[in-house]
Amino acid sequence: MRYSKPREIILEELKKVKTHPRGDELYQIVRRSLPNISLGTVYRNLNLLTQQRNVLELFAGDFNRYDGNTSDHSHFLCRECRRLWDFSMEPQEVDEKACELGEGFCIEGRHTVFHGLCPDCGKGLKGLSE
Amino acid sequence: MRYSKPREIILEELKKVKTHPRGDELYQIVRRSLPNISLGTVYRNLNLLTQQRNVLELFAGDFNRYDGNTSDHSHFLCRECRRLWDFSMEPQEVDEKACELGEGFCIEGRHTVFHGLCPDCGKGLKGLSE
DNA sequence: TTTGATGCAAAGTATTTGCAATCGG
DNA sequence: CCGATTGCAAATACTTTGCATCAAA
Repeated sequence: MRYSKPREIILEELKKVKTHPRGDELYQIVRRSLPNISLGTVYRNLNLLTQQRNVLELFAGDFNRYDGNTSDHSHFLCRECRRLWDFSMEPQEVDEKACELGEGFCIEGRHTVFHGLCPDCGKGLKGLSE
Repeated sequence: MRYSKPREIILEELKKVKTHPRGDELYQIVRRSLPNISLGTVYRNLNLLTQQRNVLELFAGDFNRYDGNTSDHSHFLCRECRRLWDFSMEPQEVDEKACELGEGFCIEGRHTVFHGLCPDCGKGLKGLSE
């Protein structure tokens, strides 16, 4: 992958923001330092960076969102304001039936998605570590 | 909520399919028994049924998908074919670093999204069970 | 020089919405 | 009868893509 200024800035800005922006939102942010950048470039790079595992593609809320923090962590989606929060609580620590009013978060449920390769697509991998 | 034939069929068909269709996919399915139904009706009802917690709105893969099975379970998203599988494994049972080749699923990671009300939107709920 | 990356604009895909007509209670 | 729900079509909203140009190695 060849170096490019737009890509550098895209990654830099994504790592800076604490929200989990969609592609078009990140585009607005990046535009402040790179006014001529195009929306397509942001999306193309976000896809590339996701493949390289330099960013995390999140599926929560209505649209794809991206997270510059690739370390293992959970998220919390508010059904009212649709904000997506970083959430350090481990899945096994939480009784999802409980309203965690003490913490301020009222947890109504959770949804875990594992990802990787399914039996069909993983064929030929047997015995390999990747 | 008033009774409606389209809504009854939408819920019935969603509970029947084992895939986790997007709104437009479910529309194609429902059309077989209700040829004049419109796409907007399907989406409107899916939103309603989600609010009533009669169906589950999943955020995995590229788009919203719906699941007629509201019991607690996980999913597995294949990065290659993008199929979304039902997955009975509990989050705490899985070491996400391991390629579970024995099972046929190569698990590369997982992502948990909690949902409910955030501290801002949950104000006034203190002490209430709902 | 070669080829990956970009900007721009148009196309694509999924979902929502406005409105008059219809149907349930 | 009233108001929720519908079908239809147009509008939205987010994302991808084609292509000529530009720039990294």
